[in-house]
Amino acid sequence: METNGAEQLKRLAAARRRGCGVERTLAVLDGKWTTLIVRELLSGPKRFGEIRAALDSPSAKTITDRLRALEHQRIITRTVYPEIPPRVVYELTGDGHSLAGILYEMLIWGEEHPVSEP
Amino acid sequence: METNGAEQLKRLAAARRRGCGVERTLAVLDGKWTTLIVRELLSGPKRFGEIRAALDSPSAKTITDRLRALEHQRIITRTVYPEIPPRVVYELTGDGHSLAGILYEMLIWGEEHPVSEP
DNA sequence: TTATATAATTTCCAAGTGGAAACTAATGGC
DNA sequence: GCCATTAGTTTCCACTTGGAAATTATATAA
Repeated sequence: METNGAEQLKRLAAARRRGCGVERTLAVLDGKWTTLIVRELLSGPKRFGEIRAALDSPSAKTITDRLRALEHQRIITRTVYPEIPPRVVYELTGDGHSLAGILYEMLIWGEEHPVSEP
Repeated sequence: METNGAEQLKRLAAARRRGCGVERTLAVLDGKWTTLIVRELLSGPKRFGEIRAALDSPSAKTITDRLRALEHQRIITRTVYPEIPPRVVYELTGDGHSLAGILYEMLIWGEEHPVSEP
């Protein structure tokens, strides 16, 4: 796969004239917590409570909303184990795992550009 | 640069335990139009009106807000040419250009995963 | 004299988003 | 009988975001 700078810029310019994959991706990674949920699941399947705890505990409603949206877009699967109390496990699909490259680039950029407001 | 899948996942898992570069990047690419403004500027400096027209014309206030935020974070520079009528040109900084890798991964993912809701 | 062009800024408002708190369901343990 | 547990759902509310419209500034053109 060709990934040198000049080639990237050429393809990004071409995409601007079409529908644009960037916009499609932004539509999937939409909402305040969505990208971070994907990041959590990259290290393996997780239960509802584990995801919530890892993210500094946003409200249950927020997590549920985001998980539902990701499920509808086939980024994650949801498995309910009919036990008491209930156990629900979320796991990335193949499409979901393929977001790793984006997350990885975000990680690198963020680490190389720490906050520096004057 | 090591970018195979296993190595990426290992580093993403490690980052989860620190502050996290992903969150830092998300803070920069925040807001509905921010990422698309960066995409526009990757192909070269642009005037205010050009950016607005390229983005299906969101309100002037919205564009101004986003451009100001990007300027404060040193992702873009703003150059005013004291002419009548005024001309203002926005251009990516080095830090701004270095976001190209993220945008490129987003482009590829978006093109390889078209919408497929049932 | 008045319209035009460009890049804003300001005010006001509608819609969207996320959070808090209360409630549910079902079973096992005390 | 009552409580704890897990993963929600529901209702309501506050805050944020973005958009519309009016306004500004100023030299040039008609």
